[in-house]
Amino acid sequence: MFIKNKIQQIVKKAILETQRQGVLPKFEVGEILVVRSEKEMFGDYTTNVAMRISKLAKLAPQKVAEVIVNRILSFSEMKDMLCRVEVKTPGFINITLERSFLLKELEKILREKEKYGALMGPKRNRVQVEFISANPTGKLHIGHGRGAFFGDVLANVLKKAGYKVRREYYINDSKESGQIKALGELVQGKENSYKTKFVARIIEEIQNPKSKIQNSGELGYLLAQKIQTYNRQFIEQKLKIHFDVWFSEENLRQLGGVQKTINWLETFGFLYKKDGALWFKTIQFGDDKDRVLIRKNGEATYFLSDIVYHRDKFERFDKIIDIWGADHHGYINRMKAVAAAMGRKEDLDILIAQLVRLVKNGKEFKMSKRKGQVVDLEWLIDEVGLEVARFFYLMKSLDCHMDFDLDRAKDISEKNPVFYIQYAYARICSILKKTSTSYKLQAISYLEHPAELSLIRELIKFPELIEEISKNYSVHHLPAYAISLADKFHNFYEKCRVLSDDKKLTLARLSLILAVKIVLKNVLNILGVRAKEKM
RNA sequence: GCCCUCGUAGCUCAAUGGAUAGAGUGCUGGUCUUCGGAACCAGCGAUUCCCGUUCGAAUCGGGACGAGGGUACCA
Repeated sequence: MFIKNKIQQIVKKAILETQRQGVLPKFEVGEILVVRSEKEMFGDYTTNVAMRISKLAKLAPQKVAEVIVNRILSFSEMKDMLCRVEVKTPGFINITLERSFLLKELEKILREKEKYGALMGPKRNRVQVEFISANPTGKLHIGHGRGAFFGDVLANVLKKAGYKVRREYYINDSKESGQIKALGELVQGKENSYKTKFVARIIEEIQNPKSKIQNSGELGYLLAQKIQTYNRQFIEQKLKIHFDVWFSEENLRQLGGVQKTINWLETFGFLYKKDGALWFKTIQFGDDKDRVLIRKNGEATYFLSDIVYHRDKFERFDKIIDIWGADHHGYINRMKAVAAAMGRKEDLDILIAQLVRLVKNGKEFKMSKRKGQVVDLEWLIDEVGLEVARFFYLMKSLDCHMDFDLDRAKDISEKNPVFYIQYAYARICSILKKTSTSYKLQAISYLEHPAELSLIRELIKFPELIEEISKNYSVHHLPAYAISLADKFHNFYEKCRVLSDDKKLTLARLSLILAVKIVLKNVLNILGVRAKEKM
């Protein structure tokens, strides 16, 4: 159980007891919100419950808080877990953990090592994270970087949180699709969409020897496969992101998935014909309008493919997380409608990554894949390095519209927090190497310096952080945590010398920095940044 | 037009309706007999504007202004 939840229980118990004694009137208490205090002066945890229930209690918030706190002060937990519980205007209850309790948590880190922070996922635990899924019409661009690293780290976090996670990449390579045909026509010289230097080079490859294929779908498919091979290599080797499944739309189509899905929708009466096309009644599941599945000319829409695909996904997973670019946000309702039609609305989460806006010399620079004006993700990686690029993306929340000035690449590579964090790790390793003394758990009772305790307080936030991210997908809190932990360590390092003549204190501090090493490495692993012993 | 995002220090970004709005970078000034100075400390500096809801609003509601995206029988 998390510390947070223990405190929740204590507060709840206090309220219920005061109600039983008639100090507070009876009412439904509801969920008690306990959060980490923003500042150390407000203790470790804080709750606003007194302000929330003040109306029901018919008492001023401050008074309610006092009643609750007085009750808590009489609890046995006060002795072994909490050292201070106080009321602050206008009615906050601030809770400070007992030093011995902090040390117990520290001990836990040293005992559990890399398993520290690992949680037990709920029973229904097969989760799929689908991300990047770039169309095979060209290289990955700067915008794809967001979804790429976010998805990868989210999958790492979910795994840490105890879920069975699968990473999946969906390839829109249907020979019937407009984009694949357009690629084919590009090869035939009838089209100019998707024409980039990169694509032109690949076209040369497939035309030599000259291809006999005439059909634009087939020809486009051939080109798309080449592009996809390149992208996959880039993702695996350069981005170092590994997918469990590379899912081909064309493959699904060939297996007859399309017809099966239509039959299935038909039996539920979700379909109708209008203007020569086949429609899906998505309105009845919350969409703004019904959608076409089969066009007048007999071709399937992209939406139909996606339904087929998602039906397949729902069979394989309990929970699906789709990470899309903001240009697909208009698609959310209809996909949600599909999930609702399957009775699985709650099992589909669609996350939208805002697009990256390119700026050059203060002016916007439009990217267009169709016109071939894109900035490669590969370029950025080459320019600033993989880890720095990863971190740069991961620090930002998915829904922030980010501006990227091409001239910033140099800045990013020089001024970033990655080294700061890695440096903290290297410093720890360097100290540990200087001594052959092995640490002892008992020694940690000598830790009492404010910088030491502050560092421990930071360390023990980790499990709750993992839980939080696995629930609300706020991946950007992880890099922030890494920075904050490194910060607390550097601060400690300045104030407290680890290796000294005081043997007991040396042992205690060695244990402490070992714990920092464990958690830091853990965080860096999840972020996909190397923990290096030397810089 | 309508719909969805978003608007926070000079810049890039944080902040489940909470307390004195945080970081990094930049700038100013300090720390040095380095367990690795790629460090530490201090200072300057911000919620686009106007109403409203609330004990309390960057956050919720309405409006104005601004940015991006979507509005296809494209993907």
